[in-house]
Amino acid sequence: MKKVNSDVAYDYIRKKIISGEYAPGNPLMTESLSSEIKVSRTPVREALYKLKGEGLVSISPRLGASVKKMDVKEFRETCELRLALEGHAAGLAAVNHSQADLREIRFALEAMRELTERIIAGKDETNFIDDLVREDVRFHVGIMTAANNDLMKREILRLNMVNRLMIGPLNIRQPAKTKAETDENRRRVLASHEEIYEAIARGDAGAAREAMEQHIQDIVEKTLHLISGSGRSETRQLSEEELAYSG
Amino acid sequence: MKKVNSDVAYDYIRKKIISGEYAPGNPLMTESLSSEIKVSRTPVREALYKLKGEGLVSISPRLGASVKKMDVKEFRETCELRLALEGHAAGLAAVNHSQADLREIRFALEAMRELTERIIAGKDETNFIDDLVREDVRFHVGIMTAANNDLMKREILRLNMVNRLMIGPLNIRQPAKTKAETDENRRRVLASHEEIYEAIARGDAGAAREAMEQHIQDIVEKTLHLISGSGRSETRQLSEEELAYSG
DNA sequence: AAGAGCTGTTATGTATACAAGTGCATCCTA
DNA sequence: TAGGATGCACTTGTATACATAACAGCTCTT
Repeated sequence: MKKVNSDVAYDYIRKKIISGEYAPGNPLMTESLSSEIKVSRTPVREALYKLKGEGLVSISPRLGASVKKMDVKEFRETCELRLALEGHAAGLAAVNHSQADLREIRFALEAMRELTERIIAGKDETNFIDDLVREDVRFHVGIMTAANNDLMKREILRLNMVNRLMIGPLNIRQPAKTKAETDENRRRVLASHEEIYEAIARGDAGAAREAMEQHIQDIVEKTLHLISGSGRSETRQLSEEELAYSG
Repeated sequence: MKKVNSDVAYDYIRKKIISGEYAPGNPLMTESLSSEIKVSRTPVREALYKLKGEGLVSISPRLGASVKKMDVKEFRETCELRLALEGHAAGLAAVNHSQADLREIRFALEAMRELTERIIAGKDETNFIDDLVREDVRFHVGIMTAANNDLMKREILRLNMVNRLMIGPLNIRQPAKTKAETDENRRRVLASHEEIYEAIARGDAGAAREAMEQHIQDIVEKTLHLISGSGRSETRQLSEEELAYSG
């Protein structure tokens, strides 16, 4: 598979969207992009169509392309999809996992356990938190892999990525929480992961699915709470014109 | 939303793929398509990218586009996805359904019951079978709608469409079955539908999901059996080059 | 005779010119 | 001054020309 210009444009735009440099709603004009990437408009357009297929970009005829902007309804629907798929994947993982898969999941779990303890213990959080997130991802990816369904894995990862478009802009102003609250939260997450792992390890598909669904549900609810907490659910309901008015 | 040439090309190609006129593996050359549709190559290319996003077309750089060809692995993975989503949707439908939703589902079910009885009774199958299929679809669509998640509905419909690419070519040589067998089969399908409906009607999400999962599993197994029965599972494992050799 | 290399053909990838639609600012009118 | 018409600038959509990679058929060599 040789790399052609449309792939270059694709990678370029995709990266900027994911990193947040191009925020949701940001118009993506073929001309400026083409001069920025130094390819012609044709491969840029093709890149935009590919990104549309992934759900990162929306295109409407004659009005051009823009970074996909999610409303709360769509966000919830995406979360529900993710819940369904990741829950099912956990069930499949319980049945289909290889020993190597299980090992990978266990390692991620153990790393998380240790990191969680250290963070709760208290000294120098920041570094460990990045590590914790990484291990969290490793845990979830491990399960998707163990489920032995590439299509499902790709789809879950895609949904996650799309969701980040919604969550990403929120990170800036998370409502402050007490350390006790976040610690309690971390313990809950860890406990969920342990429950999921146990179910998978003993091959109990039903329990694995239920535990995973509960886990995702927790995460989603926390996020939805964040959204309404930051007063965003209402703001997002505003139409284009209304938003323009306030600016 | 005005209709532009790339939409024309999109509709044209999509229709031909779904109808089977362009069979899986069929190369889709921009030049011939453009002269056929009477638009230039540019909108044709864009149409192909859109179709790729839907999973109906595969494109590889410099080698061009072709109608998506599924191997057994991918088919099974798609079915698993569909199982997960449609099962979950049934669960949601049990919780979220409106009275109108329920009515629609019940009507489809009742129509199917009557048609099944008539078909089993015996006179002039053909017409009724088309009707039966239509009501079957109506039943499933009704549940997706009742789940109140547009994204999920669209995704399930898309998966179904993609699956047809695999199943479609098979229809030609279905191994003959005795009428007793097909009748028994129809009764099973109807019983499944009734079970699903009852669970949804009484708001039992768990039961609705399980019944739906079982139902889809039945369908999938039947189809997979058909595939191996027609000696296709082995053929499809062959690589491009091997296939080219035999031709 | 088999295989490597060459060459012409064909289809794709890309750039660019042109057409056409959209939105905005300006200007005119009541 | 408010409302609407008009024209302009800009962007997208489309056609097309050109560059380049893949492929097929041929020849030449071993």
